[in-house]
Amino acid sequence: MEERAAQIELTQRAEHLLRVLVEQYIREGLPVGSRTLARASGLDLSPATIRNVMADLEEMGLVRSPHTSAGRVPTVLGYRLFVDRMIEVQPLDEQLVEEFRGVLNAGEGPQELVERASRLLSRVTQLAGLVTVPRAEHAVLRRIEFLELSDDKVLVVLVLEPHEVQNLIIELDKPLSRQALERAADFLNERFSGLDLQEVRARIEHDLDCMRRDMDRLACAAAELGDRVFSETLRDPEDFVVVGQTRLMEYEELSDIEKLRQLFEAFSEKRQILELLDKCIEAEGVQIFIGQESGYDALAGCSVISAPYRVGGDIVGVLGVIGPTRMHYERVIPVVDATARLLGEALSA
Amino acid sequence: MEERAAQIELTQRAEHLLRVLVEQYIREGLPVGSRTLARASGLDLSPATIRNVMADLEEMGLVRSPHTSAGRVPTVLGYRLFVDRMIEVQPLDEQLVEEFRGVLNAGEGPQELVERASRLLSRVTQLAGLVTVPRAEHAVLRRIEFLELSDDKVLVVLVLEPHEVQNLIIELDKPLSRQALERAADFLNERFSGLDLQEVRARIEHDLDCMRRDMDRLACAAAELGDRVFSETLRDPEDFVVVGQTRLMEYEELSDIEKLRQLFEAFSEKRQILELLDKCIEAEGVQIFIGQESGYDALAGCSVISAPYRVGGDIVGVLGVIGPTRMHYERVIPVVDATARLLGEALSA
DNA sequence: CGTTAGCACCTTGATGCAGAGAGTGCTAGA
DNA sequence: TCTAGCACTCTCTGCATCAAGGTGCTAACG
Repeated sequence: MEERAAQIELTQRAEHLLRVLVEQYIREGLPVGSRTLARASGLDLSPATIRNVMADLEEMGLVRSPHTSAGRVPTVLGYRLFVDRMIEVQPLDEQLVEEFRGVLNAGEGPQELVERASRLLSRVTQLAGLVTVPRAEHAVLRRIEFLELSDDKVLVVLVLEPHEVQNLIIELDKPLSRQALERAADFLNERFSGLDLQEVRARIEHDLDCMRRDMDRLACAAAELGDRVFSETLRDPEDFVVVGQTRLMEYEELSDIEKLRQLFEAFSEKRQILELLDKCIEAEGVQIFIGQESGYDALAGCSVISAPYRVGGDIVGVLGVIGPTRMHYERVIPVVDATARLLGEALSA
Repeated sequence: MEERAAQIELTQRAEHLLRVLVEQYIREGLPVGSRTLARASGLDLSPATIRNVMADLEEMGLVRSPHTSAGRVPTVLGYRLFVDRMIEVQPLDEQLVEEFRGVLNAGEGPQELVERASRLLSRVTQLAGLVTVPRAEHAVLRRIEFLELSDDKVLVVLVLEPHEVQNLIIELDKPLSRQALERAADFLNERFSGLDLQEVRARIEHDLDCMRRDMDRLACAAAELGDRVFSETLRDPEDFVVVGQTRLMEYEELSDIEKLRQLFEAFSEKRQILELLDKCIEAEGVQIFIGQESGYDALAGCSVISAPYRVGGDIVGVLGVIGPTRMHYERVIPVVDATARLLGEALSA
């Protein structure tokens, strides 16, 4: 789709008209006729001329008529061209940025920040806000602790750097004494605290190799435990938070109950949306998926605008909004962009 | 409403007809006319007679006509009478009970069990399943541990009896040394582990009184810490899990988007639904709220069937389903009932 | 007295039709 | 290359009609 869009060549006039048409349609939500377009375009052209141009655009798959005698509406490809070439994204108003910053800095801990960001996105754009929970790989290990639960179960508590506590329960093959656990924790803390989780994991793997030769029993047990813990923790838990789903019910375009049902199903199943968001995680800046470009039927008629967010230079998650394809891209894009930046800031604090 | 329902006296014939009408309406979803009712009732009466009876029922507020020339539809009060007096709840098929038990016993930990129960309810009834997370008051304290996070912050890890770990962060007024924390934990563990949380809290409060006189510094600090922890923990976190909301979109009666929006809003706001579920927590068995009886506009057109579930004799939560008022009560009630019992069992295991 | 038959009446919902409005495609001419 | 004109198409609205299903009332019946 995007490749197809890239190849399309338009006269300047056609491009201008497409742009005016899309803008008008986004504002009004009604098919745009040649007469209206002639007036709105600012060009001194008659409706008939416009009609000729429209016929061309239709042939190229950029617009279509709902029926013979309605105006034209943009197709997915038309929107694509619009957002790729015709939008001028102004940076967000500085005052708003400050407000966002205020909201986000008032929260503490990743969970709360993610929720605040999602709520913020939804409130400001009037769409549904999505934020994935940040990956932990680059969090810094502050402390690890083992608590014996039963003969073969151990509770692991990980205290991570910015403000996060994770716990998980692991089952042991062979029981370990309380002292052994304590010593293992000391060993791991001494060696690894202050490093980020990826680093920790890498070192543990390296250590394991060395130790197998050394046969230092204690260190070996500790490293093995650590290995299990960190491979569990780093297998990304992959989850996201949605806020404001119900706003989507207010849009004309999504008034078909069956369509809505599919969409909401996608929200609660999570899988499809996660896959989609995953695609953005490597992208540089704001990404836009229009309609079914994403390939998921449930998202027909919807667009997703997303951006990755970073902590200390590393991408740790993705956020964005989802709403009807007929949305005000120019206004939403800077909001998503700024929120991503500010969430990153807030998480680093 | 229920008081009004209790006072209503009906001839046996009228009662029978109301019952047949409601059953028919639940099955077909269309207003029931006098002719149909005459045939379905099994009584040897003419439509004209039925019409007279219907006029009486209408005057009593048990049925109404959508318009002059449609059949009759039960009102909220009519449903109320129906479920209170006319339903015979058969216990759930033993085979199904076994299946339920299997599903629930395959889960571990309160969180997973709650989710499984909710999913189960939704799947079997084709409605939305609701389950509150169990209150912790009657969980047994196994172990408490303090980890120093910074000068004034301590991470508290509570290991509870069946299979649950909670952690919370508390801020200290005055910093405590690591050793002090360790000793406090030892003190609390020795004294309280094996008791349920309510008991623990009661004793701590008692201890605090005594200690203020004794002035044993260490014990006093420990008890104060403990007091803060347990008063935090017991302030019920009050949350619930919904599964299968999207099923509700498939019902004719809820096809009005605005109504759906309100309903879904209620799900995500949680407050109203929590209040409603709270009302059931003291009830003996299955409770039924029909339509707006609950007093929440968002639930107009919906009924909630709920039952509390117990661990070791104590009610720790509520579960149920929510669906259109026109639902198959006779079939749903036993499912809710059984699920509550089995979730209790599974949590105790 | 309760029950019933008959009847006039009411709504809804489907169907068909006509006219207005908006917009198109095409053709011929500037 | 652009534009004016025109026939055409489609939707929407209002209006009238019709059948179906049901009601309330009244009067008669056992």
